[in-house]
Parts: sequence; structure tokens; C-alpha cells
Amino acid sequence: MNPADLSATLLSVVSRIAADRGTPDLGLTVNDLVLERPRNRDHGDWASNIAMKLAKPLGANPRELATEIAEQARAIDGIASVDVAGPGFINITLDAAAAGALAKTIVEQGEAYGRNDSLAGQTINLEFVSANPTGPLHIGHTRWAALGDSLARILKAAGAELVSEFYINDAGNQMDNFGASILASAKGEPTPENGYPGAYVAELAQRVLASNPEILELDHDEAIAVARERGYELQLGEIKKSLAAFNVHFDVWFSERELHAVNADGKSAIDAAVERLRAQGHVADIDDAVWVKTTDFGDDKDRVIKRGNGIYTYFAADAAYYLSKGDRGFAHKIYLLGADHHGYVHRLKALAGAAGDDPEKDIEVLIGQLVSINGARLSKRAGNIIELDDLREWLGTDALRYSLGRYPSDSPLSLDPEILQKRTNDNPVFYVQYAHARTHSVARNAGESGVDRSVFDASLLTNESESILLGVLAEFPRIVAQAAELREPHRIARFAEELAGSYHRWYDQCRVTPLNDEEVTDVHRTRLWVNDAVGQVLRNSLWMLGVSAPERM
RNA sequence: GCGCCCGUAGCUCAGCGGAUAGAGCAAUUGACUACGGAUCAAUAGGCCGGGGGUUCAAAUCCCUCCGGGCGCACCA
Repeated sequence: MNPADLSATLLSVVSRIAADRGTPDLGLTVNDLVLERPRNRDHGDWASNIAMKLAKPLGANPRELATEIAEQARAIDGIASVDVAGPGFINITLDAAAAGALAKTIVEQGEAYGRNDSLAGQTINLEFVSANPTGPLHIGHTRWAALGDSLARILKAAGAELVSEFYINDAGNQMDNFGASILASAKGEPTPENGYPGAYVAELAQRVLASNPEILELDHDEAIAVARERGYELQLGEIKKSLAAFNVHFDVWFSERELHAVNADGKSAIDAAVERLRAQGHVADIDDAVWVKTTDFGDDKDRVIKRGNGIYTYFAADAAYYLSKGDRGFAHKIYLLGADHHGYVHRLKALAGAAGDDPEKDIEVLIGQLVSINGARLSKRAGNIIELDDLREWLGTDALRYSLGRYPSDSPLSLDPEILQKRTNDNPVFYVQYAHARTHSVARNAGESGVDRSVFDASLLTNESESILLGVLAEFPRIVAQAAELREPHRIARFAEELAGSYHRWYDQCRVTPLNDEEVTDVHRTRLWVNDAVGQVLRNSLWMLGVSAPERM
């Protein structure tokens, strides 16, 4: 019996009691009947606070209500005991067979175990990183790359129809500055004003020179254009390579230029977007400029979308981009932004509102705090930028992905490179990976000793560490659903650590492979199922975090 | 000044109203002629930043103050 079954069964019990008391329709759903795994093992396998929750609406004493529920719950098949404790907690203990059956289920479901339909039917566009293609990705992008990619995997696992998207800011002045910087470097001239310094520009310049030596001969503007386009192509390629090496995948690479391109009707997507906002009544012409009345939706000031000189602001492209997401069928848009962009939240929400969408439901902006290393904040201003590639080569994809993924995005994060390089318990990623590797080594040894999965008798799983382990395994689908709903990948990492810990403790107490002079029994065979179930769930967890699950370390 | 985020063990951090607030590291002490000791067991460590409030119940929700971070462009 898994927690979902137990909740459903308990729900029917509670509904029946409510009906008996003359309150038939409380509108209760399974979600109201949250079962928790109590911290204290003396409180059973699962605990419910439903009696305390319902005491008021039913006009009942919580303890009496709990007692009544407990009496009826005792009769349910698979439940070993039910106790009432404290102010009205209902503590449930499953019998070993009912709890243990899960191990077999997990092995049979394999990669599917943990997946659920909690977000079924939702169409989500998840945008993250979205860096300018004018330079390498740095640590400021790294956290969002890790979190965004993990979140995408988790949302998909929860049944959402999701597309992950990288918005390429390939329009605007910075592209010309980029081109001019490359050209200057190619000619051996100093970096121009507002240009991009850095060794990577010189490298790009050499590559551009190799493929397009004519830039030295062309007139200035043409040469800049060639340098810009070729440099863009090369740099975007570098970005894609960096992300792929970091195990980060995007379904769509969306070019801002598409929004500026003039279509057959003589208008760009941006022109059309401004017209649509105007039709909704949220645009005003003041002086020569065009404004969006974002204050209608809680922004602290209105925003210019088209300047007095007739040129659109960056905000115009944002508007067109937002609308394009809706036009492409995404009801729900999630943006992952760094804390240094949080001033943008109101504007984006206002955009949704001005477009006729619901700013509370259709758009969601997740703000992530910045990362520091050894307490030193890394910022462009301080000039201590570290590139994603350097970090990855230094610490490894697994350690970096994991340590960025195991904290909520809104908590400021300080990484210690010393710890990240350690291959010990200090470094949680190795703790979890080692547990996974151990499940494989246990399975290998078991196989060599003639232990197979020919028998599964869950009633033999009686060790306390065994029932704890099974309880942790049972929580996985709910953890996934919760991580998806709250957009919090770190919950998967924390779960994986708890599972790894429970597994190591179980390993310490329960042998899968018999000692030399012992015979292979059904206990060993059944435990092999448990071992393999743990390996599967660790694998599924690590996959969601974009971290490898090695079979040997 | 206004807005958003954070403040929990010596350190890095979990804990979307529930029972005695947790984990890892660091400290102290144990366990290898036993499936990988990259592990496990045990001890110690806390006015959950301060103060009010809501609730049967607050680290969690509300208000306020203090401390830290980040933003407040007809830039992109």
C-alpha cells in the first residue's frame, strides 16, 4: 500500500464519519488528507492531522473524532495498527507486507516511478539563461542553467506539457558593439568605447579572420557587420557547447531578431504587439513617445515602449516575445531571472495584464539570488567573473549541478570550492552517487552468490531500517509533485540525500548477499528487490537534477 | 526614499500552521579476518535576528523594528 492508496482509503472513512454526523459534504479531496511521515518512529509509518482539521467544521472534539476515525481505519486491510496521540494525531502503522510491496512496484515501474499527473494538461513555457550572444556564459548564468534545466525535467515528470526556451538577445546595439570589438581586435586596435574586452574577443577575432579575411579590406560598417554575424555564430555555438557539457538542454532557441523581422504584411511582430496592447487600451502617446500604462497593473511607473526617435525600446521586444509565447499555445509562462533583474517582475506582469492575460496565473517570474564563492560575491563590476566552462572544468558537471540544485533559488548561496572538489561525505553529491554505486555493487555481489529476484515476499522485510527505507521510497512521487508545484528542484536533492542515508543504514544492518557459510534464502532474494528499488529511485532523482548516476566510482 | 529576497547549531543550509526544530561539515568517542570504512553508530551543540498580533497549535501567516543582498532608464 502506497501513501496515495492510504490517503484515498482514509478519505472514504472520514467522509463516511462526516456523513454520519450530518455533515455529508465537506468537499474533501485527497489533497486535504495529507499523510506525513512522522519524525519519530514511535509514531508509526504515517500520521494524519485530519481530525484536528475537521474538528471545527464538524463541531467535534478533535481527540474523539480521531478515535472514531482510528477505530474504522483499523479494519482496513494492510494496516497493522492505528493510534491516536497528542491533540488528535492519527498514527498509522502498515503491516510489513503492505509496506514492502512497494519495492517490487518500483522495480517494475523503473524510470516511470515518481512520474505523476499532478500538472497534466498544463502547457508551460519555461524560459531561462537567455544571455546575450556577445560573450561566454558566466557564473551568473550557471545557477539558472542548473535550476532551469532541472525544473524542466521535474515539470515534465509531473505531467506538464513543457517547452524550455533560451531567448537569444541578438538584436540591438550590443550586437554592433560586439562586432566592432571583434573587428578592432582583428586589426590590432584597442577595444572601442562600449565594446567588449576580454581574451575571448581576441580568440573570436582570430577565428573570424581565418574564415573571413576580407574584413580587413571592407569599409568600416560592412566589416563590422561581417564581424558581428560571424562572431555571433561562433559565440552562440560556444554557448550551446557550454550548456550541453553542463547537461542543460533547451527545446527552443528563440532569436529576438524574429520579432524585429518585417513580415509579408509590412509589419514586424513588435509592431503587431504594440497594436495589440493598444487595442486592449493600455497604451498612451505622450510627447513623441509611446507608453504602456504598466501602472494599471501595479508597476511603479509607466514604461516607454517606443522612444521619441521612433525606435522601439527593449521592452517592446519583450512584449512581442511574451505574446509569441501565448500565440504558440503556452497558457503558462515561467521566467527564471536573476535577482539583478527583479525590477523587471512588475513590468512583465503588467505586460501580461495589458495583453489581456491574468498576471496572477498566466505568468510566473522566479527570482533567483546570486551565487558567491567563498563568500566573495562575483560580479561584473568587481571584475571577478568566472565563466561557466571554467567552473565546470574546475569542479565537474556533477558537483556543480548538484550543489546549485540543492538550494532553493531564493536563498543566497555561497559555494566552497574546497568542498566541491572533495570526494567524501562533505560533498553531498558524492554521498548520493556513492549510494547509487553501492546498489550496483551489492547487486553484482548478490548475483555472484546466486541471489536472484525469483522470489519476493514482502512480509520478510521486518527490520526497522527496512521499514524506514520503504517509507522514504514511498514518498518519492509526492516529492516530485511537490517540487513541480512549488518549482523547487532542491526538494529532489534533499530527498535523494535522505534516501541515500536510509539506504546506507539499511545496508549496514541487512545483508543481501549471504555470508560464506550461509545459504541463500528468500530474505536475501526479497532484499535484492529492495536494493534494486533504491538504485532505481536514486537514478530517477539524479536524472531530474541532471547529475550522473555512476555504477562504479 | 520606494520595491523584492534573505536572517534557523561554530560553518553551509533544510523545514509551503502541527508532536521533543533537522541534515551534512567541523568537535569528541566508538565499529573493518562482514555485500566498497567514499560507510555506520553515539555524544555535544539553538531566546529559529528583536518585539507585537492571528490560531487549539507559529521557525512557518500578518504588522513593526534591526541587520545583509539586489533593484528602481525614452540601456540592452
